[in-house]
Parts: sequence; structure tokens; C-alpha cells
Amino acid sequence: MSKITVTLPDNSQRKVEIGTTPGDIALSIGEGLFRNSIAAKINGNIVDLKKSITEDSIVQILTTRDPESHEILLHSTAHLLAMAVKELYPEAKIAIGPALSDRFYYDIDFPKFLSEEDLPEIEAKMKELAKSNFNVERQELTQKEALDKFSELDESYKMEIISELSSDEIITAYSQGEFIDLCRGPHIPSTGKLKYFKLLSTAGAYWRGDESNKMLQRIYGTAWFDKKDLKNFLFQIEEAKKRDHRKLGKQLKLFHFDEEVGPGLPLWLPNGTIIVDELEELAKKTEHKAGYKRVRTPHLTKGELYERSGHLSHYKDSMYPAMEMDGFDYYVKPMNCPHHHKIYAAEPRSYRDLPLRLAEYGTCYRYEKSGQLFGLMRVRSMQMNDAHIYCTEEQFKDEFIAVCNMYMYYFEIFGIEKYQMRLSLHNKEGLGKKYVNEPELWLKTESAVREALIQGKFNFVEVPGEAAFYGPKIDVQVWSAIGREFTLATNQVDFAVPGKFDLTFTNSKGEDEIPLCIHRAPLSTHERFVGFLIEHFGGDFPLWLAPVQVIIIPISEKYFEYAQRVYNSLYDNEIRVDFDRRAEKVGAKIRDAELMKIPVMLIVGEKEQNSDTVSVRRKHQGDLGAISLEQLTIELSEEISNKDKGKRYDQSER
RNA sequence: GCCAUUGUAGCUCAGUUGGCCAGAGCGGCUGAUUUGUAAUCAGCGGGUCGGGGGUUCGAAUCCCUCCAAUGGCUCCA
Repeated sequence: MSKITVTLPDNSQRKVEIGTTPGDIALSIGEGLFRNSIAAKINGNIVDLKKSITEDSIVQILTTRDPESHEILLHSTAHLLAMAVKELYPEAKIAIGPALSDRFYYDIDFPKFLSEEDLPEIEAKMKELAKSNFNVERQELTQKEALDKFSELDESYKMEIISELSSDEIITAYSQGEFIDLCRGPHIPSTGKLKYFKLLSTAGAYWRGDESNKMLQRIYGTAWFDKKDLKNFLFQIEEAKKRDHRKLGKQLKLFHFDEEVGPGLPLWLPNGTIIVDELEELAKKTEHKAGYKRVRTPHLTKGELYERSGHLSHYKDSMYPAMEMDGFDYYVKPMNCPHHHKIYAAEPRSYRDLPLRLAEYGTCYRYEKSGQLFGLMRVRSMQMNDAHIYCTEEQFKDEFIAVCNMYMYYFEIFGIEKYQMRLSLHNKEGLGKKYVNEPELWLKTESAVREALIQGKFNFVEVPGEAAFYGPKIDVQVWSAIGREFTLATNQVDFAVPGKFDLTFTNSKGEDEIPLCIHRAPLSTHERFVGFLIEHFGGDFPLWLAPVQVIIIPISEKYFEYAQRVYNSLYDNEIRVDFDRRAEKVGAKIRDAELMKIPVMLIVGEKEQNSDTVSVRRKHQGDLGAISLEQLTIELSEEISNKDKGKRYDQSER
């Protein structure tokens, strides 16, 4: 009998029979290890525990502790879901069911429409099937065999997938009990390992993500090895709900949607407006230091301008329809760039004028499809932190890096610790359709952007086929304090539209050249950025952003006069201060101030009046004792001007 | 736009095998209380039950339709 050598992660070696499986090895090391084994890595490839080892190999057993195992668990739970569904609804046809980062889903073509109420029944069936502890078996099939098999089962979606694979490829399927699914694997060895899972929601999803295909029904779920992990995951979902910007926006009176105004058209309330104004102030100062010039442009514009820019042909469906006046079509502007191009063109430019950086907080209107609207995150009227930088090819890289560094500056201020840039590139198929037909310019610009990102040492990934029609772009994803991902800033390079607008500058040799244009919006739109900040801070804004920074709480009416003096003094020092004059007890006033997440409460009574002090109570810190008004003003003003982030708290308040 | 769910007072929510004038808490207003670190007491207002249409002796409740919001899909200059 021939033997092979397997090398384990601790570099120990074992002689084993040919055909031994990682499962056998795990068992030989120890029963405990075997029980926790999920899959294995043979020479770096993830495989089933039951895979035969046929040559000398490096073998690593993956247990419930290895991150790779979680994906396998999720994927196997998706199979269990499909199996349960087939048992309950034999006519259902299954499509695809992959793992996400901590969830999974399965797309299924159902004979009836599913609602959330159907989930408990399916989940119960899953539990029952898991307990039966079916062995999960891998099968290798030729394309013909696979087609026969799934045609017998009438699984048309699976057949569609199989027929698109190459005919000489070995196709694998996994079975558990009566159920079989086309799948690359690997999988957990038996369904008994699936214990802690929960179905979360239902949704519609197009087959293959294509709008023109049939809509299938998607079921989302999650699965974990440990009961605690499952509980924790569900707890985090609850926590995220508490920080939902729509909920907090209402509670803290930041913004309001009114049906009579229209969907996706937010009204900024006074409290929310303060936050927006602070952001705008920050941007103006930052851009001023970076050499930007501010401009203002109208909301209405003739259609000609958008025909020339190409926006009308690319985005007509998501623009508000034209208003006809004096024989011309007028549109409300969906973006600011054409106007800025016109400002560039308003006077002759020399290379000495470049880079020219034009900035505007312009309000734009886009007809987002009704189903896309989502609180402040996706709206139809939006104010953008917009600017366009016109520069020469030589200046491009420095300008681009400077823009990205501005992102970093903002991230620091807002305490954003994790980000990733997505370099969105064109693809060949889209040339002349989705993208302007300039294959060489595309490649040249893309590599310039890539070099800039590398030189600036920014964290980025590349995604083909997601560029803007006029050039490559960077989308910046950031993660909020509770780890949810948002796409905020965007930064696009435009090598096409300046030419269409005949934008030129005179170079040092006296010749005309077309400038490059960088579109950039580091703070995204006001709406989206504030929405993000609400979740990020859980409504507990740092002092400089807090709509009400200080509230004065007199012990009783007797001290109103002194309280008013304190109020006036803070007000005169440009601190946003309120005065609670209600005939309530102190406890009630404090409670209401806490619920409104006001960072600083000043309690004034007899003691304070007699000593010209105020008693400070800060949110999350409680009673901090008495301090002179003068000293307090200095400290608060300093904290505000430094834009201190304040403490961030993982747990939201009651 | 597509699939599903939801829509009752300013807010959070009860009320559905169809049946007296549609309820609560908070908020609001009025009055009393003059209070020391997360809810003082009492009284009074407040609702086209998302809009429209239908079934019925009778509709918040059943049906149709439109609108809006929510979970996703698709899209995002």
C-alpha cells in the first residue's frame, strides 16, 4: 500500500495512506478537533473534509475558528434553506444562493408570493432538516450528466447556468438527503453542524441582476457557529436601528419630509440647518486654504447646454422634464459641471491661470426612481459640495493627490477610521455606448489616476466597468462608527467634456490646449453626509456640530434673572445656547435635554448665583461640579474651534 | 421602475371573525406647584382612521385603485 506525506501547519509530518481525507487526519489528531472541523486547505485550496488526498501535500484543518469557515457555514445554510423550501413548496425552482460577508441569501422562483410571515415556517423546516443530520455528499458530473440530472428535477435556472459552463469542465453538485444543488463547494460535512441561524427578510431580486429578467424572490438569512455570535449579530442590527438617521432626524428635529412638498425633497429644520451650515463653513475654509475660488450658478438652464455636455443623452430619464419658455427648453440643473465649464470659458485662459479651482455649494435636482429614495441618503433635491479643477496634464497628478488628501483631512475631523477608494474603470464593451469612444485617452487617464493613488499611498481597489461616461472615477467608501459602509465622496476625471465645450488655455509656446477637469465632492451631498453623520455619531454630535450646544436649567423661577445673564454671556460669545424656562422640576428638564442629546447642561440655583458660577453636567459624563462662567466660556470656545470629536459611544442611549 | 410589507392624533402605538359617539402614553394649551442632576399634579383641547371608489343595513376592519414610507432588486452624471 503506497503512502504519502502530509505536512501540517506546525510543520509536523505524517505518513498516511493515499486517499486519506482531511477528516481522517483531524480525527487522528483528536476527537475535539474533528468535532470542530468544517473544511480543510490542501496546498492552499479550500476543500471538503471528505476530499481524498492523493499526493504529498500541505494540509490545514479549518475549524469553526477560521474565518474561511464562516463563509462555508453561510453557504451551507443557504443550501439548507433551499432544501427546506423544496420540501415545503416542491414546485419552487431554485436559482442562486451565495454567502455574503455575514449573511446569505437564496433566490427562488416561487409559485406563490412570499412574505415575512412565511419565514418562521421555513425556518422551522430548516431546523428539522438540520437535526436529521444528513451527510453532505459531493458529486462530480460531466456537463451532460448535470444537464440530465437538473432537467429531471425541472430546475431550469440551474440548467441555464450549467449550459454556460465549458463542456469539458467537471461540474460539481452537493446532495444532502433527497436534495441536490449545483455548487462549487466546499461545504460542511453534515447538516447537523448547522445550529445557529435565522432568516431575516424577503425581497424581490431579478434573475442574474438584470432588470429585463424575471423577478425572483430572495430570502436573506444569517448563520453562526456560536449562539453568542448569532445573538450579537442580531443585537447589532437592533443597535443600527436606534441610530437610523430617519428616526434620529425626527427625534432631534433635524429634517422633515412632507407629502405635499414631494418625495425625496427634504425640508431642513432649524436644527438640521445648523449642521449643514457648519459643514458648509468647514468646506469653504478648507477650500479657501487649498486655493479654490467660489462661484454661483443658476438652477435653471437651457437644454442646449446639456445636449452639448452629453448629459441629456445619458441621463434624460433621471432629469426633471423640460419647461418650455420663449421657444426654449429649460431644465432644472442635475449637476453643476456645465455651468462651471461656462465660467471657465467666460474669459481666455493662460497656462499661468491653471490650475483653476471653481467651487460651489450648488443645489441639483435629479428624478431618482421612486424605489431608490431612502431618507436623506437618496433624495431628489441635493446640495453638493462640488468643485471642478481645470488643470494641465502635468499638474493633474498633484491636483488629484491634493483632492484625496482633502478627504483624509475630513476623515480625521469626523473620526472616520476606515475608508477604501474604488477606482472605477471603463470596459471595452461600453466604448461608444456607456462611455465616450476614446480608447487611448481612457487608458492614459486611468493609468494617471492609478499612479496618483499609488504615489499618495491611498487604500484603493479597482473596479472595471463602473466609470462615469466621461472618464474614470474614484468613489470613496467609509465605515461608520458601528461598522456600516457608506459611499460618500466621489472624484471624477473628465477628459472628454472640456473638449466638447471648446475649453482651452494658451500654453507657454502660445498654442491652444484642452485642460483636464477633475470633478470632486469630498463631502458628498449635504443630505447624504448629514445622514451619515447622524448614524456615525448616533445623534451625539461633537460640540461644534451640535444644534444646541448648551442648555441652561435654572432650579426654579427665582434664578431666572441670573440664568438670563449666563444665557446672554454665552450667546454673545457665539455659543448656541437655550434656556429652559418651563415650570418643570430639574430632573424633568435634564431628562428632556438628555433626550435631545444636548452636550452641555448648566444647572443654576442659589449656590451658583451667589458665586457667579454654573454647575456643569455633560452628556455621558454626568455632574462635573461648579465652574466660573468665564472659565467655562473659554473651555467651550476652545473645544468648538478645535472641532474636538468628543467621545463616541458604542451603545446608543435610551 | 420591479417584488414584498406598512400607513389610526404632532410623536410612539392599541383597536381587524365588519356593529354603541375611534382609544392610550408622551408632546401641546390652561392652572396649581418653585423644585438640586433622566419624567410634579390636575383640567382642557387634538383624528377626512393616507386619498378616491366599491361591497354591506353598517367599514379603521373586506375588495379595487392611486399616493407615500419601509426591506430588497435594478440604477446612481
